[in-house]
Amino acid sequence: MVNSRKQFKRESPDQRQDDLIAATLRLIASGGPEAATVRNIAMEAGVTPGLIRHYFSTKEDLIGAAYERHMTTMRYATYSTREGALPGAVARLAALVTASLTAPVTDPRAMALWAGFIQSVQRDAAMHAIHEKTYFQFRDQLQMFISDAFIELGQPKDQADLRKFAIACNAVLDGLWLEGSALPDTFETGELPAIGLASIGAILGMKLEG
Amino acid sequence: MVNSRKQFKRESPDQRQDDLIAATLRLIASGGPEAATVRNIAMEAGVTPGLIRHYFSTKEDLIGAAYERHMTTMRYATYSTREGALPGAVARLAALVTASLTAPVTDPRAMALWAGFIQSVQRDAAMHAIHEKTYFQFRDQLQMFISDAFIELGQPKDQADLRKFAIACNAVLDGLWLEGSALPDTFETGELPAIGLASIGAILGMKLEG
DNA sequence: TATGAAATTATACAAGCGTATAATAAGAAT
DNA sequence: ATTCTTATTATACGCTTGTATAATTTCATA
Repeated sequence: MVNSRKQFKRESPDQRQDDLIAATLRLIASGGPEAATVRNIAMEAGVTPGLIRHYFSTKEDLIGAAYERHMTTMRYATYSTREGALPGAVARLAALVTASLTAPVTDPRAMALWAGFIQSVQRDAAMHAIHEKTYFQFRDQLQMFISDAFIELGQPKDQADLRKFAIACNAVLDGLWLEGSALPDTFETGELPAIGLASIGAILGMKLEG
Repeated sequence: MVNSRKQFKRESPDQRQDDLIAATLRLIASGGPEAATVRNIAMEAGVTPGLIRHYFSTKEDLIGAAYERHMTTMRYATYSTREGALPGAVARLAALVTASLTAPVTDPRAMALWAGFIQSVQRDAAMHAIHEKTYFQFRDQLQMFISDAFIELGQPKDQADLRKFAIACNAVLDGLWLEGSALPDTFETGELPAIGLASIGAILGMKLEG
């Protein structure tokens, strides 16, 4: 009788954790949270189910790690868009708005992921903490962009005003992102970025288009 | 041996369906979609599990019905706020914005419900259709409010402009609603309605506060 | 009061879930 | 080469899930 045990290659812990997280994200994106079973994740990552428990003490841990990874990736995809390569602060803000409202940020699969996670934010303390952290990271960075734009225009604002502007602009981005991701076929190409630029421009009292 | 079979009272089909939907909503709101099992729903509604299959051919059907019910309820809570009792179109629009961004619309439990549902919009054709329908119902009604406000101010707009305004204002409401529901403790009382009024006022170029 | 439709309960089943634990293999260190 | 750590596989367990089906009970109608 031949040895039928599965052959495997030892990977570094970091690499294996990455693989498992990536497999989890792929499954949730395509099939929702209920598709991300321990067995499915293992199969998707090309390992056997038991290995998951070797890296994550519970399935919830893995889900939480995947959520944080996803949010960080989206934030990076938004803010890294030609950062620094643009002439001025206002132009950088406009680029940020556009990047937030076009692929790959605005994307049905990304939204499926996000929605799968956000539902547990209320219930699970760990997920709540991760959400709060990533939300403030994003909003604070947006607030800095806004502040820089005002300074560039010679109209510096105080912190209280900046906070309100950041909340409002973040809401516009979230809302449009949501609409565009949930019903992508009901908007023309470029319609959402155009509306975003016009709306945020109106809120801040500065011209962002062109 | 006494008869140990559970005693029950016959209810009208409509009433029983209502009860099952209400029980489903309560469970999803407090424990997420995974808490809404057939057995839990039945227990919450005070019936036995088999009855659910008598009214809904599959569990997905029940979930879909619950989603539609929830969205309709929220829409009603938003638009019925002193509707008609207010002096003018601009004031009605302002009241709508405020109602959208205060309890019971902006509420962690409502968001948990919504998030639980929205995740399946991509995957499930029936849920997608329900979402599209309720989304357009809401946005079209918002667009009418906006149109009336412009007319009242003597600045009527054409359909293309109104569409963009409705998309933008809906995004502001969605985004602020999301922020306020997901992290209710990070905003002061009345802060979100104030930001909503200021932002939508700026987008439309009209004064909504006061 | 008897009849019958259908609302409701009761029970069963196969599949899938997360988790625990022991056996094995790989690869680095000696 | 050998040893040893640990990454990885294999297997099993108890529980929950959604669904199917048959047995009952209720209540309106005749």
